[in-house]
Amino acid sequence: MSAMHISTPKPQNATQKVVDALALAIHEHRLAPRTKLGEDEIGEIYNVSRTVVRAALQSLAHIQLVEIQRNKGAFVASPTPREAREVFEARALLEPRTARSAAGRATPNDIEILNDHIIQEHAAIDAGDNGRALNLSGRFHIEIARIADQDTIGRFVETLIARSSLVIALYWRRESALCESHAHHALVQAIADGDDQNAEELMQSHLVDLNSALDLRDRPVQAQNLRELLQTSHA
Amino acid sequence: MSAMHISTPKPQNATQKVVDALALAIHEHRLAPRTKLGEDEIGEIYNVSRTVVRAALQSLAHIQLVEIQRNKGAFVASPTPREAREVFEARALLEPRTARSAAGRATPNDIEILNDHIIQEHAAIDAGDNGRALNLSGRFHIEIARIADQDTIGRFVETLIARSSLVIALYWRRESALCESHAHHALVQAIADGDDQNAEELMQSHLVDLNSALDLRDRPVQAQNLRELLQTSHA
DNA sequence: TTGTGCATTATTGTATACAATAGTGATGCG
DNA sequence: CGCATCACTATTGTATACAATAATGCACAA
Repeated sequence: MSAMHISTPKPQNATQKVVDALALAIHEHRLAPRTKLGEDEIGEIYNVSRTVVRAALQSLAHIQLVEIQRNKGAFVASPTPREAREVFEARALLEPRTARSAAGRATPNDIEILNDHIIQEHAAIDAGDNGRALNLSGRFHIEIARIADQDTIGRFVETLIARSSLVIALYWRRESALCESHAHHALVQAIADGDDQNAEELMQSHLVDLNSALDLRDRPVQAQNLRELLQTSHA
Repeated sequence: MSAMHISTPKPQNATQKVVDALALAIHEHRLAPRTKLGEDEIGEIYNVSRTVVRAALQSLAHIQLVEIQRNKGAFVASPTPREAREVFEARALLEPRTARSAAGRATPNDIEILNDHIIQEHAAIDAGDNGRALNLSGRFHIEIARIADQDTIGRFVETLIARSSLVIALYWRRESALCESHAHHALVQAIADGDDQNAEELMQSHLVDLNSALDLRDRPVQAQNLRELLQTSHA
C-alpha cells in the first residue's frame, strides 16, 4: 500500500489498464500459455482491487487470451493444435478481404502508419526484442483491418491475431525466419497502389507462409512465475 | 426478498443464468434497442447482487448485445445502419463456408436436429410467437456452424446472429415474409445430401434474401420499461 | 414562461467482507 | 513405506459498503 490518498492516478478505466497490460504481456510472450493469473497477485501488482482484476480477466477470457476455470482461476490460454489451425483458417478467410478493402480506402496517412509499423518492427528485430517485434507484426494486421473500415470483421481479426500470439508461442518452429517483413512491405506497396487484387493475394499467401511455419503438434509448456514479468511493464 | 435461506437454487453459474435470460429477452424482441438495463433493477428481478449483474452485462457488452457507457449504465445495443450492413456482410463471408463444411460432416442425428428446428420454427409462427420464431431461426444458423465443427468461426457466427436480432428489430420491413423457412428446408436438404456446393450457394442466397428484407434507414426507437417484460421469462 | 444554478437523489465504479470451493500437508493406519 | 483421511490454508464466488459521477428537480431571476 504505497499510494495512500495522494496521487492515486486512477483517472479512468482502471479495468482497461489491467486488460491492456496483461494483453501486452501475453502478446510479447512474457506470459507463457498455462500461466496462472491469480486475482490477488495481479491486484497487488497494479494496485487495484480484485473487482477490477476479475473484470479484466473476464474481458480477456472472452477474446480467449485467458481461460477461466470455475473455482480454479484464470490461466493464460493454451490453444490446442486444432484451435491453432482454426485460428489461421479463420484469418485466411477474413484477412484477404480486409486487405482488398484497405487497398481501396487507404489514405496517404494510412500508408505512412503502415510503413512506420514496418520500421519499428525492423528496429525491434535488430534489437533482439522478439516479443515486441511479434506484437508489432500483429498490430500491422490490425491496422489493415482498421483501414479497411469494417468494424465488425476488424474486431474478429483483432481477436484472431491476439490468439495467434499464443499459437506462435506454442507452435512456432524456430528454424523459420522470424518475421518476413518483406511480405508486409509488399503488402503495403499493393495497398498504396490501390491494387486491391494484388493486396488480397499477397495477404493470402502471407498467411499461408505463416501457417506453414507452424508445427502443430502437442507440446507441454510449463507455467512461469508472474510478478517479475509483469512489474517491468508496470513501471 | 422472497427466497430467504431455503431453496435458493444457485447451484452454479449465476452469471450465466442472467446472461442467458437477458440474451433470450433481446433475441425474442421483448427488450427493444436502447432500453436501459439498470443494475439494481436486474439484480432484484433475478435475486442476485449487482456483482453478478455487472459481470453479465459486461459479457453481453462484449458480444455487442448491450452497450455500456461509463458512469451511465448499460443499454440494449442499437446498431446503426452501417453496423447492420457490416453484420450481414460478415455473415455473407462466413456462413456460406460453414454451410459447405456442415454438408461434408453432418450426421443423421444432425439432420434430425435441423429438421426439428424447422418444425419448431413453424409451430412458433403458427402460434403467432414471432419472437420465438426469430430466435429459433437464428439458432438454426448457429446449429449449422456447430455441425461445421469450426469453433472459432462458429463463435463469430454466434455473435453475428445475436446482433442480427437487433438489426431485425430495428430495420426489418414488415412487408416481407417473416421467416422463409423454405430456404432453411432447402438448406437442410442440401446438407443431408452432402451437396456442399449447393449448401454453400443456398446459404449465400438465403443471406442475400435476408439482407434485402431490411430497410437500412435511421429510425428512432423508444426505450421500454423492463420489469414486466423480464419477469414473465423469469418465472 | 423559460432558462440557469445549485442541492438532492439516483446510479454506477471500486473496494472490502463474507461464503464456498479447491488445493495442501500432516497424521495415522494398513 | 505407501496411501487414505482430515484439518487447515489459499483462492475464488458472491454480497455488501463506500466513493464518485451523472441525472433530477426545485428555486429564483430575467
